[in-house]
Amino acid sequence: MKNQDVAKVFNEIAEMLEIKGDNPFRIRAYRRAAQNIEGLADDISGMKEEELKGIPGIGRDLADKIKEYTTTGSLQFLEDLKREVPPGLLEMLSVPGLGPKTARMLFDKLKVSSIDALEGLAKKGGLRGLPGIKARTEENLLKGIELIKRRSDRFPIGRVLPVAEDLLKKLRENAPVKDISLAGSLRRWKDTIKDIDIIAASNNAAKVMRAFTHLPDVKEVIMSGQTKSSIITREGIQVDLRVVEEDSFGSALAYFTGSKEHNVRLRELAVKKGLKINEYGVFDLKTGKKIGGKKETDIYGSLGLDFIPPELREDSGEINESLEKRLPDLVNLKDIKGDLHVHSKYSDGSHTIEELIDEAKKRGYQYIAITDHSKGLGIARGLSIEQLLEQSKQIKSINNRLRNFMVLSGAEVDIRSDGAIDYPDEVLKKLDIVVASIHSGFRQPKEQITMRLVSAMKNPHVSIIAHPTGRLIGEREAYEIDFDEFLTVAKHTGTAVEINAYPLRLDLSDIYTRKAKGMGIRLAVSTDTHVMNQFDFMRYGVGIARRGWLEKEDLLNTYDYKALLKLLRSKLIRAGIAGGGNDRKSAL
DNA sequence: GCCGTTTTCGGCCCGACTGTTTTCAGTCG
Repeated sequence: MKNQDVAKVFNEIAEMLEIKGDNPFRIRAYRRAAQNIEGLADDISGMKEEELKGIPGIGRDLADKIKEYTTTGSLQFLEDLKREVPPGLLEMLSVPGLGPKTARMLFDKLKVSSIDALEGLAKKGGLRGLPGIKARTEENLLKGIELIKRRSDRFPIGRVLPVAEDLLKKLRENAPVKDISLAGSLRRWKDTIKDIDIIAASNNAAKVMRAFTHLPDVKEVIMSGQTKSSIITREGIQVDLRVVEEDSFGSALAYFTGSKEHNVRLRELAVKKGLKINEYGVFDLKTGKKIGGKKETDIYGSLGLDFIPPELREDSGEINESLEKRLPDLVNLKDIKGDLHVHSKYSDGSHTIEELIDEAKKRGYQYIAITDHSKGLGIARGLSIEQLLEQSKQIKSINNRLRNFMVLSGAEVDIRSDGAIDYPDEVLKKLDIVVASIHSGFRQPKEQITMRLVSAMKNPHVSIIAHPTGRLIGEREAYEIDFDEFLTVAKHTGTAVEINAYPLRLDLSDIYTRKAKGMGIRLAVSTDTHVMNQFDFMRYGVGIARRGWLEKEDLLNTYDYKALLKLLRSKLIRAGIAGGGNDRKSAL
């Protein structure tokens, strides 16, 4: 039983209660609990009553429901609700523009309880005449149904951000905007994105709206108002644009960046201080006088808070930390000094080592690690021991010629299905860095996969575990691992854990990244580059690192070369294999 | 259903857009 399963059940309950017209605050309580459970790195099914009640938004009642569901696998309350609210009604809520009230009404009056039935009736004009429904509403419902048939739920950030940046550029060029910014989950660097939110400052909103809805990228205009419009791009991604006056830009940016839960907490805090926050600014409740809003810092400042970076705005403790002036100093892209997971032509990469070095230098890096696949990965042209040693030799001679740049000789070694490592220790010890990862047997039981990772980490030569859960967002589920054990062993053996920056991986995820940091584990953000432009993926990995509350010191690849080598050697020293000297081949 | 240096009961964030309503409810973020 996973946390996500429990969260899903609570969200389902919330929707059913909504259809029933239950107390909105009760509904909000279920949603809030679901969200907090989903953001939890610890397995909820093993928790005691008291621990459960320690989770924000979970009191006695919900703690009991969690216990019931995780121990018995079902929940009486949910089953009871299901008898009252047919499951098809929940499905209907996914139609844009169709909410709980209408769904309920359609069911009560016409016994409609599925999207297909709804579509059939709407096409025949069978809905008009119901309260509040005429031909136009029918048309919009049909449009909404079309939309969900075509649109996938969430997109990986790597697909969305380039589209969004392109739109931003076009708006800057073609619309009278004084300031413009991405907002929403994109600005918070979530790993998947539902839609693109853009906020602009202008004193001619109408003109901005017109420019926006007439961009060549627009496939369809969903909604077009005076200050707010929504379109669908040719890629099938929804984009919402909101325009405000310049002196409201900061508050609008904060409001549109979210998360929703973060905003709710801010506004609650504001009310307690006799203030009101909306997208136009901060206002004194009594006098109605505007206190600020031009800058985002106005919002936080007026509440006595330190500025909270967008990546932390998930209502997961950041507001309290900000009140206590304890927010982390988050790592930045410019802090990254090198990439520790790069493939060359030797295996399945597209470029020579020299080409990779040139590109890395352009990015201001001080080093890269060449980590080609090991021989077990035949499909990726994995290197034999002889080839690896040959490559190592080449790297050494390159390093002799280089100034102010170092190449680490490394490998991405396969962790075999029995936990064995693909190269013998005599070979591994000749490398500067060893990245180990799983590429097969994804369906093995949790215990076995965990055992493989543990056994790899216990090898003193293994520096980093790469893409630890193997997930491919939207394509392949993460294989199951026992995170507590995995992270505990990483901590005790001094093994670093990778945040793989490839946009479909982003693995570790933000939630476990934060947990790893809390345990004092060192991490690395690496791109796993195979083709040159994939070096660009670093920013996605840094986004995850920031969402995981990481500071510069938490990441291996923010250290300069000498300090990095020292950190890499420390595991060997701890294992009694290396002394304090330079045992590794290309160490200076 | 949760939560409390204003409260263990009575609060619980705020506004735009749409389509239908002639003053607003529903939906969305």
